[in-house]
Amino acid sequence: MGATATGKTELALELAERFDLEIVSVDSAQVYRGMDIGTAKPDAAQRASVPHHLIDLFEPTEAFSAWDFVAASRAAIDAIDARGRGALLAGGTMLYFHAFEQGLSRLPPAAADVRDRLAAEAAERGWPALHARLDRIDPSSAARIEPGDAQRIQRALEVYEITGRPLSSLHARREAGYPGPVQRIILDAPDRASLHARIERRFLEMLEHGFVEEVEALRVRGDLHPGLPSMRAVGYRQVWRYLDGETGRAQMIDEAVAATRQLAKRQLTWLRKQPPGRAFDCLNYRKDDIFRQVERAYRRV
RNA sequence: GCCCAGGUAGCUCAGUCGGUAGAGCAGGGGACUGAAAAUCCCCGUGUCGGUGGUUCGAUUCCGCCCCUGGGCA
Repeated sequence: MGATATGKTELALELAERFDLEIVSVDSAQVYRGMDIGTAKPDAAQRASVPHHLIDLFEPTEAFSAWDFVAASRAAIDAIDARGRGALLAGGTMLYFHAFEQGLSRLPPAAADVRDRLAAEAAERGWPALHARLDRIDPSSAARIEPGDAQRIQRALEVYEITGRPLSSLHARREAGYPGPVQRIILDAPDRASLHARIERRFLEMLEHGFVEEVEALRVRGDLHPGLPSMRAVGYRQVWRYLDGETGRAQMIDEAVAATRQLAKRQLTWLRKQPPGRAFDCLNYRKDDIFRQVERAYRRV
């Protein structure tokens, strides 16, 4: 686990080769086909040297979810297990790690028609009005969700409309998380300024490698729009605006780099809640220390 | 050299009819159950360019100086 631009891909490949592992991507953007440069997807050579899973699973027109991740990752791990190999989950989508280990409640999947209806109503009356309605049907969820948090208000009302039950009551039960032994390895970034420098450098490299052209190719397909989960990904959203002529190149770069820094900050907030003692400074760690930790974990199993 | 407009938070700018100032963005912290690279919550002391003067009191008014644009030479 690690924030963006901390060197997860490179480390994962080394670990996979050394311990004969297959890599399971834990990344909400790398699941989409055609989104390669901007998601820093492992390239063809890397994917040829080590089997990768949960990459290029969906079209960017589709919506992948945390529930989908849990199902797909467990299927992949079972298959890897059947081959007598080990699985290395590598990525930075912390909700997916959380869902994988802690399990999710069984809830109805997203329903576009219900969401559209709620969004139209919110456009008319404002989200605080819908929050007030949520407070009547599910006070416990309303207390937890901010009146300005459109996405969560919408989800809670959606679940209620479909099931007739308040979201909080459905949250009372969770499906079991992954039952097997798990060894966490965290790439931490205690030096924020250095991480910011890496983030900026990496985005400029993405541009050199044709990131704008990649987004342009997605635009000309004609079936994508900026409201899709895939096109709201960091970088894609900002380049899309640039190609719309809403921003200049310099501003696009500033916005994309800032959005990446903010993503890293949110990821680091998740990582601080992880049990201590498994974190390595991404700028300054010895690979041998990590190798030894993996070896110890294997001996315990 | 002269004229005009500016110099206020990291950036872009409000504002103070004289009582030491606040937005957006950036940044920091936090939350997180089928959109999570998403969504949301909280956090604002900075020689108000410098220096004299007027004043009980100047970032605000006046003088001079410096810097940045633009114009005239």
